[in-house]
Amino acid sequence: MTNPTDAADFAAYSDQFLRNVAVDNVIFGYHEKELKVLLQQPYTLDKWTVTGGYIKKTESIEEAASRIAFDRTGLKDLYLKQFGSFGNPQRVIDKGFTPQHIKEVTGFEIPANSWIFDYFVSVCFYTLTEFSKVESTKGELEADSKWWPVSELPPMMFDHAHIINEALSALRLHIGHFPIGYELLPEKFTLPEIHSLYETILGKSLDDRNFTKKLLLTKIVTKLDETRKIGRHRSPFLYKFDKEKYEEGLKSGVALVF
Amino acid sequence: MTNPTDAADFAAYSDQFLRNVAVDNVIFGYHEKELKVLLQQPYTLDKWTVTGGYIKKTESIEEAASRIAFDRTGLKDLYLKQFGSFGNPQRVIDKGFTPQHIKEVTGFEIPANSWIFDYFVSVCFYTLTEFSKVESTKGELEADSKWWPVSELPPMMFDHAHIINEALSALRLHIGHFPIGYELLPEKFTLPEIHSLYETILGKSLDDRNFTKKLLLTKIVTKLDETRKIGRHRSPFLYKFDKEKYEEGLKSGVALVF
DNA sequence: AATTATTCCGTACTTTTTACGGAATTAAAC
DNA sequence: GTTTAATTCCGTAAAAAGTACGGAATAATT
Repeated sequence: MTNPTDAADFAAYSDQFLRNVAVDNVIFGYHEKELKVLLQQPYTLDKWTVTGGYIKKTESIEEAASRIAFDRTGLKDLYLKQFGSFGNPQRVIDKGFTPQHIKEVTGFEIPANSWIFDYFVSVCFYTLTEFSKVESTKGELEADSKWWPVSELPPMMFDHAHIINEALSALRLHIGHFPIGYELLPEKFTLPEIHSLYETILGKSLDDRNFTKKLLLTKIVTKLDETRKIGRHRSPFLYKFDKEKYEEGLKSGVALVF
Repeated sequence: MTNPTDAADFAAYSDQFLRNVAVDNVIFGYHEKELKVLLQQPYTLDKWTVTGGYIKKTESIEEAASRIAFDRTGLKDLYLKQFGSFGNPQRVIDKGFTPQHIKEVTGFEIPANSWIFDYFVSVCFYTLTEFSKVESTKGELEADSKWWPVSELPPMMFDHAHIINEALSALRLHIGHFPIGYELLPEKFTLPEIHSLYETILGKSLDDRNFTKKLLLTKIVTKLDETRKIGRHRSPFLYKFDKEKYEEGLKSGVALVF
């Protein structure tokens, strides 16, 4: 994508996209026992947004979501899950998102009747990424791009705070039906790590013995013969996901009731 | 909505709607121990479609879905549940849906570059209705409107067979988390009736004693002091939903594991 | 009065879930 | 090199939930 610089460019640029519908992508990462979400700050605004973008006429909504996720994280083949669409005439109203204000801040002139100010339906996905692999890249229109703990979000544009909440609810629901963790953790991880990940996502503590029992019963993770030396205490064993069992679990579902 | 009759009308008519995004509504009904879905047949096609329509610039996607459902069933305040959005450049391609073919069949001329042939993202809802209350009304563009058993669908336009399948999967998933039946059954119903409804939706048989036990445990249905006389056998007691407990169940969820 | 179809109920058994304490390991501190 | 502190790791018993199953009661028809 190239940032359009004049009206003709802008018209040509905008012609490749669908009107009135876009995708948003709640990118979750896990780091230091916190669930984080990758947010961006547009130049024009002191509020933050989830990553998102327009849909090209040549691509599916999933492809759009995946392209946008790649733009922002540098990662391919992310786990993307659609969790809902949001649309009402009021949702894109924000005093920072007007032609006047954009001109003031950036000097860039957008006609007041431009389609970008229209009512947009947002098809929303969440995605799970391994925090450390992400090379957070802001889009050309954004001033900043940053991980925020889901428990301490900055002021959000439009209905994006609501969207993040819905993403989190969907994630909590899915965690009981599908194996989650593969994308959020490094290849090798310890039991305490995945245990704490689940506690973080669900927002409650889980008995470690029972957690381990249930997790291992599904066979989606396997114990390795290595340990990781950390701290002045017993070295935990490393585990990894069994790719095959995991893929199958994604397809046909897995019961993990916590 | 008025059926536009010339190009100017059509332009004015189409100007009130969002572009590239629409809603579809899988309307479920239950009758004679079968789960049915209300389908429509456009004039232009020998295939069938789920009910659907465009979104007005002044309404939310839920309002659009609700308006369309009302247009087709005459019912207000239906239970509407969004279960997914579908969008890819190929999904609206069908040889019966071309300007040429439409002109042949109806004489009505639509420009080949009209937005109605564009790639549309469909935001999909399912809704549950009491079969007998529905006054099936076809839209002006449809030749016919009819209930079909979900197990024996006619040839479907676009990806609508897929959409119905997804609706059904969503319904099966939701039935374990939310009280379902209130909208599908008459106000008073018997245990065997609701039992058979659940069997139909889930596609498997459920032990009657255990089913009753679980259902009554949730307190969302209450026994009445009346029976219904049918057939040469014991008259079953009537039950009804406890509106309050039911509403609460919709909000905060209910565990009904079958 | 006998027949037929269907409603309706309760209990024993099995499986799943929950609750819980103590020994083992490692590195740092003394 | 011994002690200390932090954390990993394991198994069993009790409680709860889920499953399986048979027979008496009722109502209309013959």
